[in-house]
Amino acid sequence: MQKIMDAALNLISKQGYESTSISQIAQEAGVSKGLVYNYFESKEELLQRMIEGLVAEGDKVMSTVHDEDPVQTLENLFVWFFKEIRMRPDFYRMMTELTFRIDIFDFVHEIVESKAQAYTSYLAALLKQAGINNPEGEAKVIGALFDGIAIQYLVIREQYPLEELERHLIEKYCRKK
Amino acid sequence: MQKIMDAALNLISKQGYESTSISQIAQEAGVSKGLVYNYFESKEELLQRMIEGLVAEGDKVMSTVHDEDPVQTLENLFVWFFKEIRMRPDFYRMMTELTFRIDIFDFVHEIVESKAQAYTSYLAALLKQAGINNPEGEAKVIGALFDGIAIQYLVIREQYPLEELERHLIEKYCRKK
Amino acid sequence: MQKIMDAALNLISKQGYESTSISQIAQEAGVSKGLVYNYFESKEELLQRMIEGLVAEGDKVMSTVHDEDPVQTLENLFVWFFKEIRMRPDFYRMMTELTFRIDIFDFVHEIVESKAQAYTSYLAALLKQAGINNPEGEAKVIGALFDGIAIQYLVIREQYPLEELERHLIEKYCRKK
Amino acid sequence: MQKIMDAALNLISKQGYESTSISQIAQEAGVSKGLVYNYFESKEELLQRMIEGLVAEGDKVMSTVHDEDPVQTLENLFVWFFKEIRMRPDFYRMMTELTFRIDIFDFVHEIVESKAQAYTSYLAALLKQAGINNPEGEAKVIGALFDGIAIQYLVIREQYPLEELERHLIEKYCRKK
DNA sequence: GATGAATGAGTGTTCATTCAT
DNA sequence: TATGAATGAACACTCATTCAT
Repeated sequence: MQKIMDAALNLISKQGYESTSISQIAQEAGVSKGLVYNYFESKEELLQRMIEGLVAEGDKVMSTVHDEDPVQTLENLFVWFFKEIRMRPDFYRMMTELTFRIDIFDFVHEIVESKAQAYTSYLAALLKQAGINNPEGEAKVIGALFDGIAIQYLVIREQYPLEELERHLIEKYCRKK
Repeated sequence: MQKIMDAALNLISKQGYESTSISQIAQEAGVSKGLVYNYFESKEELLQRMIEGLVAEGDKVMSTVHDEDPVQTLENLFVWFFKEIRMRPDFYRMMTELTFRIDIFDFVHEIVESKAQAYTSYLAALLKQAGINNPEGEAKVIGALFDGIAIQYLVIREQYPLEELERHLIEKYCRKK
Repeated sequence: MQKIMDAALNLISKQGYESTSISQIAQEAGVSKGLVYNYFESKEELLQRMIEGLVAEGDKVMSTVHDEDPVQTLENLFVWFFKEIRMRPDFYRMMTELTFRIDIFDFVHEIVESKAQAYTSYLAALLKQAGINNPEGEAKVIGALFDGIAIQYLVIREQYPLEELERHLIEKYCRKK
Repeated sequence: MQKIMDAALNLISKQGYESTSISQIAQEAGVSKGLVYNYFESKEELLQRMIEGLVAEGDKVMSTVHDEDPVQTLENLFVWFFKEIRMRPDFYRMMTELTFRIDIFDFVHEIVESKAQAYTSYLAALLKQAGINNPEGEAKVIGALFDGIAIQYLVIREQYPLEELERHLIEKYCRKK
């Protein structure tokens, strides 16, 4: 079952959902087509369960971010974000692509929107505690900035100066004298 | 022919390329399936020609951005960007989605990368003329920020505080005392 | 109109009837698709009219074969046959192919059968006049032999020793002491 | 799988390759269109595999033709030929038709040419051993004659005096005093 | 007479899904 | 639990045919 979901993520993130067939996924996972349907009712359910699993994994890691010191938490959050896109680029690439298919994958849209909102609120709260001006506006800017960094890194990969940006941002928001 | 491309953009931007059939496009455009193939050799050629046309339109408008004063040019550029995503969200949504299908739509990838590079260089030059510190690093940040703003606006649309961000950015980069 | 039929023969004999489109024929003939339909009601009618024309041409030539001397007529007939397949291989290749499509091109079947019968009767009469034993049996053998020579020549062409066979047969049937 | 190939042979031999659709074949075989593609990658592969199978069957039978006495072998060969076209007229009809589609079915062309060459060589050797004059020339004539007999029988069938010709030929070549 | 834009039924092929084993 | 044969709806694409110009 995990093998199936791994294979699915691997293929779908590279080829897209429609261009990836159940046969391909089964073959990549080393099982038969029929078995996929023992575990998942449909191709869409496979996608949904896979995404839920991956989102939960991300949540679990994110829950370790909290620290007594809000500035430290902020830094942890930044570090977590950069670590995530570096470690699971396939997942984020797939999510970005699916998010834009509004008419078709409503549930992805919902997940992404709710996560984004939660993230922005959390960020705003931290910024406020850290004594930063206009924390809500700044949270929006940081949120957009992170989305932009992610998107650029996921597309051009090795050429993208991820470390530089990471350092720059931490410097700017967490080391401010 | 224009009706066909309009219908294609409309549907593909909402459902994705694979999930949009030629039949659907023909129906939406109010013509027959066969006629689509009188104008375009294949579904992929339709996509390519459509993108080329839309990119050219964008280029034409962008060429009016230049001004003697670099700060004014910078402001024009910002205004142009926000106007673009507001006026042609379907186009940008489609492009973002296709950009991630590296294995399949190489030509989109190439267009996007070359545009991004040109845009960043131009931005860096303007920032330098405007006397801003570390113009290249700053250009990257702004580039990422704009991508992020675009992505968030394109997904959540009406709820996104686009005007607020626009004002905020112009203030920050062009009105600096 | 003749240009259209020439183009059609040329293409159909090489690619087959189904694999040759009206567009191709029109293009090869240097006219528009629509014009083809001014002259011929349908693709099948074009085929039929073309075949009728070509058969008539052959008949015209064959009518010059007759001579007072039956042995000379026989020789003329042989010479005519070899000349035909050498000069119009495309036509005979097309006819052979179509003849086998019993369920579809009934009219070809009919033409071929009636021609074959006429030919064999004529041949039998000549052989009888020439004093040959069992003229009807022999006519059948010669008929089959000619079909066989034709088919082999039409398939392998240059490599086939057509002259040798021509000489051999005339020698055997017309020069008999 | 055999049912599919039987249905395909049946239909293609009567209507031709292009005029026979996969739907028709599936329907005639009593299976679904999709199943055809479980067994064969494409329509052309179906054709190729079918032909290979049928050619192999023919080869197997032909290998029983040989006898110590060359004249007896010759007679066996004649008998084999007449038996073949009587028992598998569909196969030979289909092969003849496909052989003429040089531009499209190269592999058929190759099979037929190589078989014909092998057959003619074998025949020439037998005729030589049987002490017949000009065995190579005679082999070519017999080869053509057989093709001609086949073609005529395959087109007009019941009306064709196959037995008569069979007897006549065996008499002529194998019973010669 | 001559054109080619327009149509829609049909083709080969794919693939999510079912189900007997 | 696991397989893969079987299905049928859907797809991209082709092409004979029509018709306004």
